[in-house]
Amino acid sequence: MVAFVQHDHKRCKRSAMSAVKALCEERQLRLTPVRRRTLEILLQSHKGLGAYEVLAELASCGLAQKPPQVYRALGFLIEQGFAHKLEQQNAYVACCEPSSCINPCFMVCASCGRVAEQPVPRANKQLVAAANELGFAASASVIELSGLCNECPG
Amino acid sequence: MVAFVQHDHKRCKRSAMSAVKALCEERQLRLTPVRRRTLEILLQSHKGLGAYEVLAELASCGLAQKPPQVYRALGFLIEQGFAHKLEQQNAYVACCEPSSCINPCFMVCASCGRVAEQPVPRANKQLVAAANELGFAASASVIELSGLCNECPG
DNA sequence: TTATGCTATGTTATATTATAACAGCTATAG
DNA sequence: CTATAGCTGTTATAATATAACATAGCATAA
Repeated sequence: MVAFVQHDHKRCKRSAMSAVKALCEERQLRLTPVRRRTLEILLQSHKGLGAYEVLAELASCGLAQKPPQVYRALGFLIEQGFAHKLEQQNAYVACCEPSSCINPCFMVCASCGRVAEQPVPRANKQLVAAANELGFAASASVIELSGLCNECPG
Repeated sequence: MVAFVQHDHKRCKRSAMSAVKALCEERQLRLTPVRRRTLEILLQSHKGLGAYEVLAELASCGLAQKPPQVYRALGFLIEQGFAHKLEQQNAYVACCEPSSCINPCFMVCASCGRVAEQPVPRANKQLVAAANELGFAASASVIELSGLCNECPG
Protein backbone atom coordinates (compact mmCIF):
# COMPACT_ATOMS: atom_id res chain seq x y z
CA MET A 1 0.00 0.00 0.00
CA VAL A 2 2.71 2.45 0.91
CA ALA A 3 5.62 1.79 -1.37
CA PHE A 4 8.15 3.19 1.08
CA VAL A 5 7.36 0.67 3.75
CA GLN A 6 8.37 -2.99 3.76
CA HIS A 7 5.44 -5.09 2.71
CA ASP A 8 4.47 -8.26 0.94
CA HIS A 9 4.07 -6.84 -2.49
CA LYS A 10 2.86 -10.08 -4.05
CA ARG A 11 -0.08 -10.01 -1.74
CA CYS A 12 -0.68 -6.40 -2.49
CA LYS A 13 -0.75 -7.08 -6.24
CA ARG A 14 -3.06 -10.05 -5.86
CA SER A 15 -5.48 -8.08 -3.77
CA ALA A 16 -5.58 -5.11 -6.15
CA MET A 17 -6.05 -7.45 -9.09
CA SER A 18 -8.89 -9.34 -7.50
CA ALA A 19 -10.60 -6.12 -6.44
CA VAL A 20 -10.41 -4.96 -10.04
CA LYS A 21 -11.84 -8.24 -11.31
CA ALA A 22 -14.74 -7.96 -8.92
CA LEU A 23 -15.40 -4.34 -9.88
CA CYS A 24 -15.39 -5.25 -13.56
CA GLU A 25 -18.03 -7.91 -13.01
CA GLU A 26 -20.08 -5.51 -10.95
CA ARG A 27 -19.86 -2.83 -13.60
CA GLN A 28 -20.20 -5.22 -16.53
CA LEU A 29 -16.86 -4.24 -17.97
CA ARG A 30 -14.54 -6.43 -19.96
CA LEU A 31 -11.15 -6.95 -18.41
CA THR A 32 -9.59 -8.01 -21.70
CA PRO A 33 -6.07 -9.46 -21.97
CA VAL A 34 -4.47 -6.12 -22.89
CA ARG A 35 -6.22 -4.29 -20.08
CA ARG A 36 -5.43 -6.97 -17.60
CA ARG A 37 -1.80 -7.22 -18.58
CA THR A 38 -1.44 -3.44 -18.52
CA LEU A 39 -2.69 -3.40 -14.96
CA GLU A 40 -0.34 -6.23 -14.03
CA ILE A 41 2.59 -4.33 -15.49
CA LEU A 42 1.72 -1.25 -13.47
CA LEU A 43 1.19 -3.29 -10.31
CA GLN A 44 4.60 -4.84 -10.82
CA SER A 45 6.38 -1.56 -10.35
CA HIS A 46 6.62 0.79 -7.43
CA LYS A 47 7.54 3.60 -9.77
CA GLY A 48 5.45 5.41 -12.30
CA LEU A 49 5.85 3.95 -15.78
CA GLY A 50 5.78 5.90 -19.01
CA ALA A 51 3.18 4.85 -21.57
CA TYR A 52 5.94 3.71 -23.91
CA GLU A 53 7.55 1.62 -21.19
CA VAL A 54 4.24 -0.11 -20.65
CA LEU A 55 3.92 -0.53 -24.40
CA ALA A 56 7.32 -2.19 -24.55
CA GLU A 57 6.21 -4.69 -21.91
CA LEU A 58 2.97 -5.37 -23.73
CA ALA A 59 4.87 -5.82 -26.96
CA SER A 60 7.26 -8.27 -25.33
CA CYS A 61 4.37 -10.58 -24.64
CA GLY A 62 2.72 -9.98 -27.98
CA LEU A 63 -0.28 -8.08 -26.68
CA ALA A 64 0.13 -4.71 -28.37
CA GLN A 65 2.52 -2.99 -30.73
CA LYS A 66 1.23 0.52 -31.27
CA PRO A 67 0.78 3.58 -29.02
CA PRO A 68 -3.00 3.85 -29.36
CA GLN A 69 -3.33 0.39 -27.88
CA VAL A 70 -1.56 1.20 -24.68
CA TYR A 71 -3.21 4.59 -24.39
CA ARG A 72 -6.60 2.94 -24.71
CA ALA A 73 -5.82 0.42 -22.03
CA LEU A 74 -4.47 3.13 -19.73
CA GLY A 75 -7.53 5.26 -20.50
CA PHE A 76 -9.82 2.44 -19.49
CA LEU A 77 -7.96 1.78 -16.25
CA ILE A 78 -7.88 5.45 -15.33
CA GLU A 79 -11.54 6.04 -16.17
CA GLN A 80 -12.45 3.19 -13.87
CA GLY A 81 -10.11 4.36 -11.13
CA PHE A 82 -7.92 1.27 -11.44
CA ALA A 83 -4.87 3.36 -12.28
CA HIS A 84 -3.75 6.97 -12.07
CA LYS A 85 -1.64 9.34 -14.08
CA LEU A 86 1.16 11.19 -12.36
CA GLU A 87 0.89 14.52 -14.10
CA GLN A 88 4.28 15.73 -12.95
CA GLN A 89 5.99 12.86 -14.69
CA ASN A 90 3.67 11.81 -17.48
CA ALA A 91 3.76 8.44 -15.83
CA TYR A 92 1.18 5.89 -14.85
CA VAL A 93 0.68 3.88 -11.66
CA ALA A 94 -1.78 1.24 -10.55
CA CYS A 95 -4.24 2.28 -7.90
CA CYS A 96 -3.61 0.46 -4.67
CA GLU A 97 -7.18 0.75 -3.40
CA PRO A 98 -9.32 0.44 -6.51
CA SER A 99 -12.55 -0.06 -4.67
CA SER A 100 -12.40 2.98 -2.44
CA CYS A 101 -9.91 5.46 -3.77
CA ILE A 102 -10.88 9.08 -4.36
CA ASN A 103 -8.67 12.11 -4.93
CA PRO A 104 -5.55 10.52 -3.53
CA CYS A 105 -2.24 12.20 -2.88
CA PHE A 106 0.91 10.86 -4.51
CA MET A 107 4.32 11.09 -2.94
CA VAL A 108 7.11 10.75 -5.45
CA CYS A 109 10.64 10.21 -4.18
CA ALA A 110 12.99 12.44 -6.12
CA SER A 111 15.85 10.07 -5.46
CA CYS A 112 14.60 6.52 -6.01
CA GLY A 113 11.50 7.37 -8.04
CA ARG A 114 9.16 5.21 -6.01
CA VAL A 115 5.62 6.42 -5.61
CA ALA A 116 3.22 6.03 -2.73
CA GLU A 117 -0.48 6.74 -2.87
CA GLN A 118 -2.30 7.95 0.18
CA PRO A 119 -5.82 9.21 0.86
CA VAL A 120 -5.80 12.70 2.36
CA PRO A 121 -9.39 13.41 3.30
CA ARG A 122 -8.63 16.32 5.60
CA ALA A 123 -6.47 18.17 3.10
CA ASN A 124 -9.07 17.54 0.43
CA LYS A 125 -11.74 19.09 2.60
CA GLN A 126 -9.56 22.12 3.19
CA LEU A 127 -8.96 22.51 -0.51
CA VAL A 128 -12.57 22.14 -1.51
CA ALA A 129 -13.64 24.58 1.20
CA ALA A 130 -11.03 27.15 0.15
CA ALA A 131 -12.18 26.80 -3.45
CA ASN A 132 -15.85 27.12 -2.50
CA GLU A 133 -15.15 30.39 -0.77
CA LEU A 134 -13.95 31.71 -4.10
CA GLY A 135 -17.05 30.46 -5.84
CA PHE A 136 -15.26 27.54 -7.43
CA ALA A 137 -17.00 24.16 -7.40
CA ALA A 138 -14.17 21.66 -7.37
CA SER A 139 -14.89 18.22 -8.74
CA ALA A 140 -11.46 16.64 -8.99
CA SER A 141 -8.03 17.19 -7.62
CA VAL A 142 -4.47 16.44 -8.55
CA ILE A 143 -2.21 16.34 -5.52
CA GLU A 144 1.39 15.31 -5.96
CA LEU A 145 4.19 15.80 -3.48
CA SER A 146 7.81 15.41 -4.32
CA GLY A 147 10.54 14.89 -1.78
CA LEU A 148 12.57 12.13 -0.24
CA CYS A 149 11.36 8.80 1.07
CA ASN A 150 12.59 7.25 4.28
CA GLU A 151 15.12 5.03 2.53
CA CYS A 152 16.79 7.79 0.57
CA PRO A 153 19.11 9.92 2.69
CA GLY A 154 18.76 13.66 2.13
CA MET B 1 -5.64 38.00 -8.33
CA VAL B 2 -8.51 35.57 -8.54
CA ALA B 3 -9.36 35.20 -12.19
CA PHE B 4 -12.98 34.31 -11.46
CA VAL B 5 -13.74 37.58 -9.75
CA GLN B 6 -14.22 40.92 -11.48
CA HIS B 7 -11.06 42.93 -11.14
CA ASP B 8 -8.95 45.53 -12.81
CA HIS B 9 -6.67 43.22 -14.70
CA LYS B 10 -4.48 45.98 -16.09
CA ARG B 11 -3.57 46.93 -12.59
CA CYS B 12 -2.98 43.32 -11.69
CA LYS B 13 -0.60 42.88 -14.64
CA ARG B 14 1.28 46.06 -13.85
CA SER B 15 1.75 45.07 -10.26
CA ALA B 16 2.98 41.57 -11.08
CA MET B 17 5.34 42.97 -13.68
CA SER B 18 6.82 45.54 -11.36
CA ALA B 19 7.22 42.98 -8.59
CA VAL B 20 9.14 40.81 -11.03
CA LYS B 21 11.33 43.70 -12.10
CA ALA B 22 12.16 44.45 -8.50
CA LEU B 23 12.93 40.81 -7.75
CA CYS B 24 15.21 40.59 -10.76
CA GLU B 25 17.20 43.60 -9.57
CA GLU B 26 17.37 42.16 -6.10
CA ARG B 27 18.57 38.81 -7.40
CA GLN B 28 20.79 40.29 -10.09
CA LEU B 29 18.93 38.53 -12.84
CA ARG B 30 18.47 39.76 -16.37
CA LEU B 31 14.91 40.33 -17.41
CA THR B 32 15.75 40.20 -21.09
CA PRO B 33 13.28 41.12 -23.85
CA VAL B 34 12.25 37.50 -24.50
CA ARG B 35 11.79 36.79 -20.82
CA ARG B 36 9.92 39.98 -20.23
CA ARG B 37 7.67 39.54 -23.20
CA THR B 38 7.00 35.92 -22.25
CA LEU B 39 5.84 37.05 -18.85
CA GLU B 40 3.67 39.76 -20.41
CA ILE B 41 2.07 37.20 -22.69
CA LEU B 42 1.27 34.96 -19.74
CA LEU B 43 -0.04 37.89 -17.69
CA GLN B 44 -2.28 38.84 -20.59
CA SER B 45 -4.29 35.66 -20.32
CA HIS B 46 -6.44 34.26 -17.60
CA LYS B 47 -6.02 30.83 -19.06
CA GLY B 48 -3.01 28.58 -19.15
CA LEU B 49 -1.11 28.90 -22.41
CA GLY B 50 0.73 26.12 -24.18
CA ALA B 51 4.43 26.66 -24.83
CA TYR B 52 3.78 26.76 -28.55
CA GLU B 53 1.04 29.36 -28.13
CA VAL B 54 3.50 31.53 -26.25
CA LEU B 55 6.05 30.88 -28.96
CA ALA B 56 3.59 32.04 -31.62
CA GLU B 57 3.12 35.31 -29.74
CA LEU B 58 6.84 35.77 -29.34
CA ALA B 59 7.32 35.06 -33.02
CA SER B 60 4.67 37.59 -33.98
CA CYS B 61 6.73 40.32 -32.40
CA GLY B 62 9.99 38.95 -33.72
CA LEU B 63 11.42 37.83 -30.40
CA ALA B 64 11.79 34.09 -30.90
CA GLN B 65 11.14 31.52 -33.57
CA LYS B 66 12.18 28.17 -32.15
CA PRO B 67 10.94 25.94 -29.30
CA PRO B 68 14.11 26.03 -27.19
CA GLN B 69 13.80 29.78 -26.95
CA VAL B 70 10.38 29.73 -25.38
CA TYR B 71 11.20 26.78 -23.16
CA ARG B 72 14.24 28.65 -21.87
CA ALA B 73 12.23 31.70 -21.08
CA LEU B 74 9.55 29.65 -19.37
CA GLY B 75 12.22 27.74 -17.49
CA PHE B 76 13.69 30.95 -16.21
CA LEU B 77 10.33 32.32 -15.11
CA ILE B 78 9.37 29.09 -13.38
CA GLU B 79 12.70 28.69 -11.63
CA GLN B 80 12.32 32.16 -10.22
CA GLY B 81 8.71 31.60 -9.24
CA PHE B 82 7.44 34.20 -11.72
CA ALA B 83 5.34 31.64 -13.54
CA HIS B 84 4.00 28.15 -12.99
CA LYS B 85 3.30 25.09 -15.03
CA LEU B 86 -0.13 23.54 -14.89
CA GLU B 87 0.79 19.89 -15.04
CA GLN B 88 -2.69 18.72 -15.86
CA GLN B 89 -2.73 20.75 -19.03
CA ASN B 90 0.89 21.16 -20.01
CA ALA B 91 0.17 24.86 -19.85
CA TYR B 92 1.85 27.83 -18.31
CA VAL B 93 0.52 30.73 -16.26
CA ALA B 94 2.05 33.82 -14.74
CA CYS B 95 2.32 33.88 -10.98
CA CYS B 96 0.04 36.48 -9.52
CA GLU B 97 2.09 36.95 -6.33
CA PRO B 98 5.68 36.56 -7.45
CA SER B 99 7.18 37.93 -4.28
CA SER B 100 5.43 35.68 -1.82
CA CYS B 101 4.04 32.65 -3.56
CA ILE B 102 4.82 29.14 -2.35
CA ASN B 103 3.13 25.86 -3.18
CA PRO B 104 -0.03 27.44 -4.49
CA CYS B 105 -3.22 25.69 -5.49
CA PHE B 106 -4.60 26.16 -9.00
CA MET B 107 -8.27 26.05 -9.80
CA VAL B 108 -8.96 25.34 -13.45
CA CYS B 109 -12.46 25.87 -14.78
CA ALA B 110 -13.38 22.93 -16.97
CA SER B 111 -15.82 25.07 -18.90
CA CYS B 112 -14.15 28.42 -19.62
CA GLY B 113 -10.57 27.34 -19.00
CA ARG B 114 -9.70 30.23 -16.74
CA VAL B 115 -7.27 29.56 -13.95
CA ALA B 116 -7.04 31.04 -10.48
CA GLU B 117 -4.10 30.69 -8.17
CA GLN B 118 -4.59 30.62 -4.45
CA PRO B 119 -2.34 29.99 -1.46
CA VAL B 120 -3.58 27.10 0.67
CA PRO B 121 -1.36 27.09 3.74
CA ARG B 122 -3.64 24.91 5.86
CA ALA B 123 -4.04 22.22 3.25
CA ASN B 124 -0.30 22.29 2.63
CA LYS B 125 0.37 21.72 6.30
CA GLN B 126 -2.04 18.79 6.33
CA LEU B 127 -0.33 17.26 3.35
CA VAL B 128 3.18 17.68 4.66
CA ALA B 129 2.14 16.28 8.02
CA ALA B 130 0.44 13.27 6.46
CA ALA B 131 3.54 12.65 4.36
CA ASN B 132 5.86 13.00 7.34
CA GLU B 133 3.93 10.33 9.18
CA LEU B 134 4.82 7.97 6.39
CA GLY B 135 8.45 8.96 6.59
CA PHE B 136 8.30 11.07 3.47
CA ALA B 137 10.00 14.46 3.52
CA ALA B 138 7.99 16.57 1.10
CA SER B 139 9.73 19.49 -0.49
CA ALA B 140 7.34 20.60 -3.19
CA SER B 141 3.72 20.14 -4.07
CA VAL B 142 1.54 20.22 -7.12
CA ILE B 143 -2.07 20.98 -6.25
CA GLU B 144 -4.56 21.45 -9.05
CA LEU B 145 -8.32 21.43 -8.73
CA SER B 146 -10.65 21.19 -11.65
CA GLY B 147 -14.30 22.15 -11.54
CA LEU B 148 -16.58 25.01 -12.45
CA CYS B 149 -16.05 28.67 -11.73
CA ASN B 150 -18.82 30.94 -10.55
CA GLU B 151 -19.55 32.28 -14.03
CA CYS B 152 -19.97 28.92 -15.67
CA PRO B 153 -23.29 27.25 -14.88
CA GLY B 154 -23.09 23.58 -13.98
C1' DT C 1 -29.10 -18.88 -37.64
C1' DT C 2 -28.25 -14.67 -39.12
C1' DA C 3 -28.71 -9.86 -38.93
C1' DT C 4 -27.66 -6.01 -35.92
C1' DG C 5 -25.24 -3.14 -33.17
C1' DC C 6 -21.89 -2.32 -29.82
C1' DT C 7 -17.40 -2.59 -27.96
C1' DA C 8 -12.71 -3.56 -28.52
C1' DT C 9 -8.60 -4.06 -31.41
C1' DG C 10 -5.26 -3.15 -35.21
C1' DT C 11 -2.88 0.21 -38.03
C1' DT C 12 -1.40 4.39 -40.37
C1' DA C 13 -0.35 8.69 -39.89
C1' DT C 14 0.38 12.78 -37.48
C1' DA C 15 -0.08 16.16 -33.67
C1' DT C 16 1.79 18.02 -29.54
C1' DT C 17 5.15 18.79 -26.11
C1' DA C 18 9.99 19.06 -24.94
C1' DT C 19 15.12 18.68 -25.02
C1' DA C 20 20.11 17.80 -26.57
C1' DA C 21 23.87 19.75 -28.60
C1' DC C 22 26.52 23.16 -30.43
C1' DA C 23 27.59 27.73 -32.52
C1' DG C 24 27.57 32.65 -31.89
C1' DC C 25 26.61 36.91 -29.38
C1' DT C 26 26.62 40.38 -25.50
C1' DA C 27 27.08 42.56 -21.16
C1' DT C 28 30.20 43.21 -17.56
C1' DA C 29 34.16 42.73 -14.44
C1' DG C 30 38.71 42.85 -14.19
C1' DC D 1 40.52 45.54 -24.17
C1' DT D 2 39.46 40.90 -23.38
C1' DA D 3 38.01 37.01 -20.74
C1' DT D 4 34.05 34.87 -19.25
C1' DA D 5 29.61 33.79 -17.89
C1' DG D 6 25.28 33.74 -19.31
C1' DC D 7 21.91 34.49 -23.18
C1' DT D 8 20.39 33.59 -27.77
C1' DG D 9 19.94 31.22 -32.34
C1' DT D 10 19.55 26.97 -34.84
C1' DT D 11 19.38 22.16 -36.21
C1' DA D 12 17.84 18.07 -35.17
C1' DT D 13 15.35 14.79 -32.68
C1' DA D 14 13.16 12.74 -28.53
C1' DA D 15 9.10 11.77 -25.92
C1' DT D 16 4.27 11.92 -25.29
C1' DA D 17 -0.29 11.55 -27.26
C1' DT D 18 -4.32 11.37 -30.46
C1' DA D 19 -7.28 11.35 -34.91
C1' DA D 20 -9.23 8.55 -38.09
C1' DC D 21 -10.55 4.59 -40.15
C1' DA D 22 -10.57 -0.50 -41.00
C1' DT D 23 -11.32 -5.05 -38.84
C1' DA D 24 -12.68 -8.38 -35.50
C1' DG D 25 -15.36 -10.35 -31.48
C1' DC D 26 -19.46 -10.69 -28.86
C1' DA D 27 -24.24 -10.23 -27.29
C1' DT D 28 -28.81 -10.53 -28.44
C1' DA D 29 -33.04 -10.41 -30.69
C1' DA D 30 -35.73 -11.39 -34.85
